Amino acid sequence: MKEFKQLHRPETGTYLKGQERIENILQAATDILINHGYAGLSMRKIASNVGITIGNLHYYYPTKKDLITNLLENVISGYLEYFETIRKQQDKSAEDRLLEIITFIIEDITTPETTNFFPELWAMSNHDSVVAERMNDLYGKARQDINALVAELNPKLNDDERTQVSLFISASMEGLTPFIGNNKPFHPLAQNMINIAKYSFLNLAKNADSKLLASGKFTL
Amino acid sequence: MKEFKQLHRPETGTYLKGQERIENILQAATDILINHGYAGLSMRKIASNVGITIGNLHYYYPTKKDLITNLLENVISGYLEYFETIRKQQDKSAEDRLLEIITFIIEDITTPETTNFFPELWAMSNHDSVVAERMNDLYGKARQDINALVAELNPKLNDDERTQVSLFISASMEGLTPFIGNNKPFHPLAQNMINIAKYSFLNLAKNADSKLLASGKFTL
DNA sequence: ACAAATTTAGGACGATTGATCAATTCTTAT
DNA sequence: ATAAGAATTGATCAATCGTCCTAAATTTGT
Repeated sequence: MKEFKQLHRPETGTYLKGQERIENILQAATDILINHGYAGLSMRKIASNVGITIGNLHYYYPTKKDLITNLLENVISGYLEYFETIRKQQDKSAEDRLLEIITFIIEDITTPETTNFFPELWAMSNHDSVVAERMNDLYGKARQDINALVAELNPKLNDDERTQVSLFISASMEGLTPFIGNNKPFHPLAQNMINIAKYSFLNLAKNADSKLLASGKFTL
Repeated sequence: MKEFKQLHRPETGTYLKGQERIENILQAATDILINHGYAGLSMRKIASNVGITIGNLHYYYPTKKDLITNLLENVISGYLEYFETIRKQQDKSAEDRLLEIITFIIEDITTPETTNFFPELWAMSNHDSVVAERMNDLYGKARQDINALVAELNPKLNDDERTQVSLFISASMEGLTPFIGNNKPFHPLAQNMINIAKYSFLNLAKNADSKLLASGKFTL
């Protein structure tokens, strides 16, 4: 009778020390990803920044992929919380809430964290399906909220048409990242871009019609 | 008297074979960057794809940074050529030329090369000043052309105001990359996004005024 | 205080990385 | 054809990478 070695897999993060370690690890990994990019993100560097050994790090995250997956969920959950708060502000008008989301997103991309973090994720998502899936989740949630507000502002649009408008608005804002983000050449123009975005997207949301969205024909 | 070893630095790429090698190297490096990202771009993989040894590759590019710098110049020069051709079409109306640029750029970001290549560059530019500089050059040139057309469409705008409009238009289009690019979830909606972009950007270019661009006050 | 489970340290592994060098082969102009 | 320079090979270097494993130390509930 062969005996199989029972590999001992303790439940990590059950002790208080373990929970704090996990927080520290994710924070250190995020910092490195922001400041040195994915190319500079090694397990050893993470462990060193936390002040633990590689062996200990691998106790919490057996593989690097496990760590990155968890890191991603951690970041995304933060954004999802914000979208919830916006969704609950049903007292404000649809127009005000849309303008508020626009302001939040564009101001967010000008922070040091987002400016450096998201381009890394876009690049990673091209070659890592796990990252790609999570990113689509996140942006999908963001579009849901924009979508609901567009529906209030322009009730004549059908689902497909609203999807187009929301997609354009969401994507356009992300595109500002490499230009007005932290340390980027046009960072001082961030507030101006918010103004233009408000005007441009509100106009689009209110005035888009089937003629434009189906065939591209339009009159100004 | 000490004798210094004269290190032999032949002029690479002077023979026909050398010129072809350089082309092959840049092509291989581009392919890898597109298909496997910067993380997968190693000197050995490049050499292997070209069919030469690492030693030979380092003969042409002493360091990896040299190779990447040259690769970047190579890609960018291709875009600059296109912008020149557009600039020369003075027979078409400003409106037509703007719509043409919009179509070109958005169609370009939906190609497999651009969809995967540019997000890598955005990420790299956050941690590599050489890449950052080149990218600013490229986008600067692109905005110059948009800028000239906005000037024709809306002569009342001053330099600062036109800069804002051009920046917003250019950045917004780039933002579509992770969404309607090749293999991306909304790739089938690329043509619809072109339609919206044409409408939205033409409206902005024509109707933007000092009130909007200075303080963000606007009426729809 | 005790026992069980979690947390930690530290060494070792094979693989891969960018880079260097001397020796050899190939191209080209004369 | 020959000589000079360009191109190429192949071995080697130290550094770093992700992962694995064992033994010891620490924390926790009772």
